[in-house]
Amino acid sequence: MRIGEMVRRTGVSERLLRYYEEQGLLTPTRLPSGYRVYTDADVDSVRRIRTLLAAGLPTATIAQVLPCIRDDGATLAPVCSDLVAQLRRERKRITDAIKDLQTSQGMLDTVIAAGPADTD
DNA sequence: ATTCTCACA
DNA sequence: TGTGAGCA
Repeated sequence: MRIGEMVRRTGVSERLLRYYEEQGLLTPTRLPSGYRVYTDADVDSVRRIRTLLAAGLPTATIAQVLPCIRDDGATLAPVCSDLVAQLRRERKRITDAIKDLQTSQGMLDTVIAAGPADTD
């Protein structure tokens, strides 16, 4: 499929799709016309890219991890052995981020509890 | 009608 | 990351 269908199927803009390619996250082939050609697997990749990006992983890391995730779920392929250590660091980063967010949440709770009307 | 590259109030 | 220009 070309970029137009990718936009419809992933909800991601053309701009971002091309940006992901620049970052090495997607490697669509080209038609003689220069048009990008994406595969069904690319649609799944975009979903993973978005999730990993939302988790705060740098595009460089995502580019390394993507080809190591198999269709069924989150199985690591052999070529990923050297990435385990890096993945552990990212995991810790997320753990620390959650801790900081909870601290912020606590501060907000204090302010909210001190005010008049309140919700959630 | 679509996609491409490049550039920037 | 959006937007628009100028092509193919």
